[in-house]
Amino acid sequence: MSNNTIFIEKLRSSGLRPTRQRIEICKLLFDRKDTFHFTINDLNNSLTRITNEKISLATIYNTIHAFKEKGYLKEISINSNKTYFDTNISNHHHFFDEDNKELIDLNDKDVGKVKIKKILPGKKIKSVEILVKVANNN
Amino acid sequence: MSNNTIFIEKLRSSGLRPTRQRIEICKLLFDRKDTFHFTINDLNNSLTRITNEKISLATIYNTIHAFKEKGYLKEISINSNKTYFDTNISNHHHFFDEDNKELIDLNDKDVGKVKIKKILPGKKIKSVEILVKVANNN
DNA sequence: TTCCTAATTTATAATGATTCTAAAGTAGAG
DNA sequence: CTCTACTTTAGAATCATTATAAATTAGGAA
Repeated sequence: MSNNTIFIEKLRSSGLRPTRQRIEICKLLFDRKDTFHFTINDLNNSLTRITNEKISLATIYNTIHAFKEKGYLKEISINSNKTYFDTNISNHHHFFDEDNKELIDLNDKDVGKVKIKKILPGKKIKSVEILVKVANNN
Repeated sequence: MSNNTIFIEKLRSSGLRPTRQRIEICKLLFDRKDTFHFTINDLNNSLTRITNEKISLATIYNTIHAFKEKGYLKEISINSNKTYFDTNISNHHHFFDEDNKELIDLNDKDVGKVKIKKILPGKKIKSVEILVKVANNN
């Protein structure tokens, strides 16, 4: 379990105790080649499918919020009743497929450089997110 | 009330019966010089403040959804527990001020032209929305 | 190791926006 | 004026998320 060690370190270094639950969630989120998008519900389902021991929904919410706080996850701006998260924390944008409610990455070279020319006095830009909604042709 | 006549026509021509409630909402939303952003809660508050006769929350939801369906309103993509609407239906983008949870328009000339270079086979682009999150400097 | 304390997990309740329901009211064509 | 389909409405239901408060656990100190 050398991977666990990495996650334990990651958690410790962010001031989070490496609990069984958090390590389990780390493995599910970060121990893979490609990044992906998920909702809390998705994550809960995956967790119950993969691990034998149940992790409480409240813990999942707590952990995901902590990870977001620490910058290990990004929350995607979409108006849905559910919140979408992304394990890809690099600067990028999204397609949102309205037919199957799925997010698809749009990396920087897929989108021309965006230049915001307006400024709001006293306000600092925290993020620039582009959401391209798509649906079937018909 | 020549304005009412305009709204009655607008409603009729979209297959919506011009009820007292819908006209009241039309006046509040569209009888003004500048467009604006609102949540259902905002609208409900304004309505109770302005009109004497109470309009049910369910009616407000129904009406706003109908107006959105007809293209008289836009729903803004933001991940908040509340849904934000915009009476400005032209193509434009937004700042979202995280301090006071307020939307501010970014018109086309405030944002360099966005070019989406990636295509998804069989999918058509429905909208391109840019959300620039801002907050106080500190 | 054993204790101790603060951090964490957990089940469950609470919240809050939105949607549903089904009964009462209304617009408007004939 | 009547009739019917469309609307409104209050209140219940839903569903994601957050709060609560008791039980558990991590990990440093003794």
